[in-house]
Amino acid sequence: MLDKTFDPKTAEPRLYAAWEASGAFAPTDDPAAEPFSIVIPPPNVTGSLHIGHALNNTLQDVLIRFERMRGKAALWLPGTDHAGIATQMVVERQLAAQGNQSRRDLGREDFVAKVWEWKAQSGGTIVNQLKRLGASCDWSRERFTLDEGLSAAVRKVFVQLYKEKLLYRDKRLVNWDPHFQTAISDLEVEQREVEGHFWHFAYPLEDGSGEIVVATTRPETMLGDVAVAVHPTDERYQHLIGKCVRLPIVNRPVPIVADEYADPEKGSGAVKITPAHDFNDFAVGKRHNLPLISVFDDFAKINDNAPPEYRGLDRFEARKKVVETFEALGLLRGIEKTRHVVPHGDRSGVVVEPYLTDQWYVAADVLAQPAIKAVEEGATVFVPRHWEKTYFEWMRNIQPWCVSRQLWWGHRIPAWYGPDGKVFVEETEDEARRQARELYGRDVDLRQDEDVLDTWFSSGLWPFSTLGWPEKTDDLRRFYPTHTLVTGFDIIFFWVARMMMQGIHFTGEVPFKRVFINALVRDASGAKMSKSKGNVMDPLELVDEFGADALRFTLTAMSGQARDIKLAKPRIEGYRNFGTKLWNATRFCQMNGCARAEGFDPAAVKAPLNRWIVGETARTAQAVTAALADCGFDEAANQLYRFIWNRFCDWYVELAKPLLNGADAAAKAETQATTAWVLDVVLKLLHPVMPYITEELWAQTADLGAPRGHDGFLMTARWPDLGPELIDPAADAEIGLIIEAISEGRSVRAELNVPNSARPSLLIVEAGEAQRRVLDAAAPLIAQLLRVAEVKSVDAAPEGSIPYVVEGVTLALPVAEFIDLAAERARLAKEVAGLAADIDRTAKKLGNPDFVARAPEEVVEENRERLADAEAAKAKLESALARLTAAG
RNA sequence: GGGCGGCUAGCUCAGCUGGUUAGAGCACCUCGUUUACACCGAGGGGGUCGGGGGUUCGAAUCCCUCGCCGCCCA
Repeated sequence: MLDKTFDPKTAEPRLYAAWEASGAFAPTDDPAAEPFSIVIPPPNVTGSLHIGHALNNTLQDVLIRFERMRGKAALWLPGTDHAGIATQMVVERQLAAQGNQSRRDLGREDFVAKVWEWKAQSGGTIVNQLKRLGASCDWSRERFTLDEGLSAAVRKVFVQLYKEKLLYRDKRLVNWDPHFQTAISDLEVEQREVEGHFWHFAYPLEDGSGEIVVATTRPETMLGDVAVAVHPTDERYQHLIGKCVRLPIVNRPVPIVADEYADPEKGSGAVKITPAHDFNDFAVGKRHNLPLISVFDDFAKINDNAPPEYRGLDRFEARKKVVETFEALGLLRGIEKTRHVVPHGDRSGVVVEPYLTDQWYVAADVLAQPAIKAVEEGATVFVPRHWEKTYFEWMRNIQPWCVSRQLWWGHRIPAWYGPDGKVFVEETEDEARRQARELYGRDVDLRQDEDVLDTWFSSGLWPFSTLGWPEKTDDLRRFYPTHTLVTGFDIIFFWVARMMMQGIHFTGEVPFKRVFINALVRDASGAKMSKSKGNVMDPLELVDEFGADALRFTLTAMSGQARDIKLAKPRIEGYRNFGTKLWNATRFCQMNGCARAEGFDPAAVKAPLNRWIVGETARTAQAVTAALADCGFDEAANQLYRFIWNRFCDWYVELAKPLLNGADAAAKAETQATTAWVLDVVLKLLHPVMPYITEELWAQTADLGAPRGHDGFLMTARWPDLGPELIDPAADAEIGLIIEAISEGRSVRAELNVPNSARPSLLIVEAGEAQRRVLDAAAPLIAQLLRVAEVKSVDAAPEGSIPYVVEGVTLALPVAEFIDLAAERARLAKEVAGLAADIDRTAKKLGNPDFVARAPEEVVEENRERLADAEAAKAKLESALARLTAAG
């Protein structure tokens, strides 16, 4: 006998361990099985599971379990990425907290060794958390972006791109993070609106004939100014173009140039030009052949290109000093408050500087073309479709991708420099040496590039590097392209786009056929969860409180496409209750001998009730299958909820009770067998979403009746394939009538306050032959569920009985002695009014010649029937109301 | 400034290609210890589907427009 409730705390770890030990997470070896593969979006190795991971991985697990049960060779390949900046930050912080040296003191080799040490200790955190969710990843294939194999892939890709001239070294402005002293990509820059100032500076003309005023939000950059630009058509400045101003403080003559970049509407119309510290100015500088004067060092402190008294100052101190000096010189023409957008590093949070450095770039615009085409042509499909727009938008405006980072943790760039700076890009140092020897005619000292690659450079290879590429492995042949990628829209640019570019370029095929974009999880009030707001929900705490299944079901049911998920505890609790409901339904079945029958054929059952539930089960199976095949996760979950609770538990089980306790041995046996069959189907259908409780019920009902013909886990059982022939419209109609008769009857009783203990008869006043037969046959069911003494036909409703109409049948409850006549009159009047409104609406429709002429015949017919039914019902109730009024 | 998404019951959301009396869960009210389940059962109240136009015999659903709210890009 089952316990009263399911205990996730003990069952979950036990079941997970058993699944894993059985090897069920690995794809089947069956060569005939169609492959279905998913690669996990690798979480940061520093990470711990947040609710977004929980959603994303639940959906992947639902898919992979579903396809596995459908007989596919289902592979869910897990792993983590090395998360360059994030990981380096964690370890540096740890070193500092322990009072240890900084990474620079420690030296590169020792520091990297420390990071590996850290990874060995803490890197498995998120992986273990995924297991608690029930993720059925094939852990034997787990990968890490810095694994040897994946690193070899990175080197190969780098070298090949270089040789194809799609990767090159260039000196240009990058987004420089002075906190980490590294370049970061455009995508890692957050534009934040902040309070700031416009400082208006006067630059004296060199010939002493006057001054020109420029405004800036970054005064310190004036130390690197090389020009002042005015609009070529700006009347005010025509005579000054070609002249020079003498830059205050620096005392450098700089030219006044004409460039359309200067906006005559803004400020004075003149703008200072600092090509080494501003992206727009850089372009202006190029057009006018201006020099680049960088005045910062890697820490954004003032360097030796500035006057001595500024050197070594932090950029913000320098700003202050520049402003003070201008004021002292009498050249400060005004200060204006302003709100403006300032770039910040998304990891460091400090203001990012445009900074002139040598970096490696990928010609993303070239790689993007086939990646755009693949989505245009449908080789890869986004679900929901509209995310394609986001993808196209970015891909069509793509900029060169800066892939080098001034970090130590990551894939070191496979480029070596000779004594003269000549670069050798090769997969190994040996090969670089060989090339160098050939060139120089002797062995020379080679110095490897200090930098590492952007983490996304390696995670962009994830779908194929994890399968063994560049080796031509069996896995690669079998599982690439992968089938579905499940990820959040926030990394369409970061990751999806790069996998598309690199995947197509290096394998000739798209990395995945379908990209399912999941929603973003927010707190109950719709705010993005963040540690600083203190509104984060820890998925593991939720698992502790409600069980993994409840959390999974909640996330699945709420994963409605393209929207935010506002997660609230009551919802999770509700779905925990849903699990308990199923558990108790199974318990009921167990107590009532609902055992699987040998050779049970759902198509052959006789009792209408059983035929009905078989049909409902088939309908549900079809709907759930179709939904899951289409990434309609919420639809699948809601179908299951409705079927299990509102159909199976509320009606089937209740209606089955009389049969199960009845004298008709054949009907009883059939009902027991049917119930057991339905339960088995339900467990399978629900398993992808609620794997633990279903697996446990599967095990606990294993020896209930005939063997299943599959003695393994539920997770490896065959997915139900139930055809439409199992649906019997006649049974639907019969059971529908019975359910309506009971529901409406209950409504009447409740509204009229008929005591629960009362056992009136249910009178069939008016009904068709078939309907009368149905109600007669169902008399025991109705008697029990409606709490009536009997069901019998009468010629006319007796005085004081309460009539109600369902499906054209007039029924009545003779409960005169219990009721308050006023209450009944009110009830009847309300019913009549409702019907009158319906009649009105429908009659109006049918009275419209356009409607009758243009609407499809079946819609017109439907309305005619509705009108007739409503009119008949109304007439019956009206006469009852009249009698009642006369009586009272 | 451009793009996207949302606005349906007190709350969270369904409602797909136009025809339902506009649904569910939670919350609320009434009743209930009927041997699966109080993490339950039965019943009930509650919505002019953001505003305004339009297309149509018919619009929560399609089109236009406006208004908020949110996100992304500049």
